[in-house]
Amino acid sequence: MLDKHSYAQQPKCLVALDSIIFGFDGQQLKILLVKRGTDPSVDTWSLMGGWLNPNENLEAAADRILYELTGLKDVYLEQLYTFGDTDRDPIERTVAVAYFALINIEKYDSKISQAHHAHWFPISNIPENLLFDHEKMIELAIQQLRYKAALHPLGFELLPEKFTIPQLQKLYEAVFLTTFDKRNFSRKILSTHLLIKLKEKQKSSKKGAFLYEVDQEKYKLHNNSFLNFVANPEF
Amino acid sequence: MLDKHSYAQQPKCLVALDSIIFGFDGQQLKILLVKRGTDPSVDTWSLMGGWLNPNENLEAAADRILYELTGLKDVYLEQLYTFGDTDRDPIERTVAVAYFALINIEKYDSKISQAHHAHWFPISNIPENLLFDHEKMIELAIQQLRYKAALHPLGFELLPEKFTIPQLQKLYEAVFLTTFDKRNFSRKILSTHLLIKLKEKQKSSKKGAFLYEVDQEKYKLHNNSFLNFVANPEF
DNA sequence: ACAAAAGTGTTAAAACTACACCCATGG
DNA sequence: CCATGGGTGTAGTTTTAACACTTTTGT
Repeated sequence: MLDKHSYAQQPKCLVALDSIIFGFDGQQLKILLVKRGTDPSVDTWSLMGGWLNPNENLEAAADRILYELTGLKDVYLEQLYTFGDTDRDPIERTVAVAYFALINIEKYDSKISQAHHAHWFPISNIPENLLFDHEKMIELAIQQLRYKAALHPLGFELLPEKFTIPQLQKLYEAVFLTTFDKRNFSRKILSTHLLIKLKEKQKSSKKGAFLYEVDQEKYKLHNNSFLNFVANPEF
Repeated sequence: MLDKHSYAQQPKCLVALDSIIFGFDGQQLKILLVKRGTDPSVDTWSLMGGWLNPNENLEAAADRILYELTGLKDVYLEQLYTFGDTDRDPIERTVAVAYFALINIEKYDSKISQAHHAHWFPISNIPENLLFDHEKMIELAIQQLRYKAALHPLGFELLPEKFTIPQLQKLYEAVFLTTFDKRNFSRKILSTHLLIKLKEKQKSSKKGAFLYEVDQEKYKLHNNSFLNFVANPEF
């Protein structure tokens, strides 16, 4: 077992990080993928990933990788799962710690992202030829996002600071690929008292809709206590 | 990024597995810890752990480690979280994938466990001087167990195949360190139609209580759809 | 004036909570 | 016969789900 003696003899292993990056463009929930390889004839896509540096914590590495691709810092980032099947990477045995991130799609730096040949794909239309076990990672991430979003109000992370109730509803509908009754939806959201109604209206529609922002205090406090938030996570 | 070229140059890292093993003795929810080191004067405890072998999947390694300590196979085992802070292991940088297991305490092999100087500790009385970040692991595991147990009927994993409703209630009370109304509890449990009532009674009390067993078919099918199962997981 | 999206209230059904008595048996 | 733990029902409250009309304003 774990004693000083045994450390030196232990085989080491490559450790990588992969990020499933979710964004919302107002209509669809999307995932950011990067194009692989140099051969332009083969469209192989993969998650954004990288190696773990020796003096870097796991989450710091996930932060770094996200920053390298999107230019974003301080985004919602959560460890998803660790994938370590011996055959997952045909080149060499690699353990991959997967993180999922929620970003406001308006904020990310599309120039950096273009340099990595990145592209947003709607979750209903993910390309088929993904690297390694990235398909499994994406599936699990979507499942986890739905699970958490059903129980916690974390959908805000995907929207600008100020947003309207109809926008939020569209987001939840995109996450769950369904529709909700707008009366019940707004009642349920507002009953959390997590949103502050602003005086301004967003006038993208004719009538315009009131803007809201998250009450950050309450959000952080009660982050763990909104069960059955908008939908039953039965999949 | 990840191409053949970069593999060889990447620094590798030790990968370990640690298991948080939950057991229920009819009264209390307990965790199995092993005594560390050769010095008997210092009571340092740790989770059961081990190194990842080069040709072994993560879950297989977790299975193996669990088997080595308890003699049990085919138990409920779920990946919890991966811990990789650079300073978590003072000897050498190690990434640890933590799994939590639920076992029927009657079944495990106490002889094997004794050989490892293992001991069951009630979750309300975990020793303080734990190895590395094992305290954090245990905390997270308890939180996760409560979270999942509140939403899914996975408590059965901790009981024998045949059990009574009062036994099951005691288990849930031990998990959540609270009490439930027995009428509401049994109604809620039975409304899932996941339990099959047997003709036999367990006569440990004077009147005796009917035994039930899990309807394995339904359990596997609906494993993901019991929200708000017995308690609100608000911690 | 009309099309398009925002906003709002009611009612019936279901789920939840709290609560108290009888039953079967071993000692 | 009585102490122990098992088993069951009801009523009040809360939560959920289903449903339709009015408001605002840009065109």
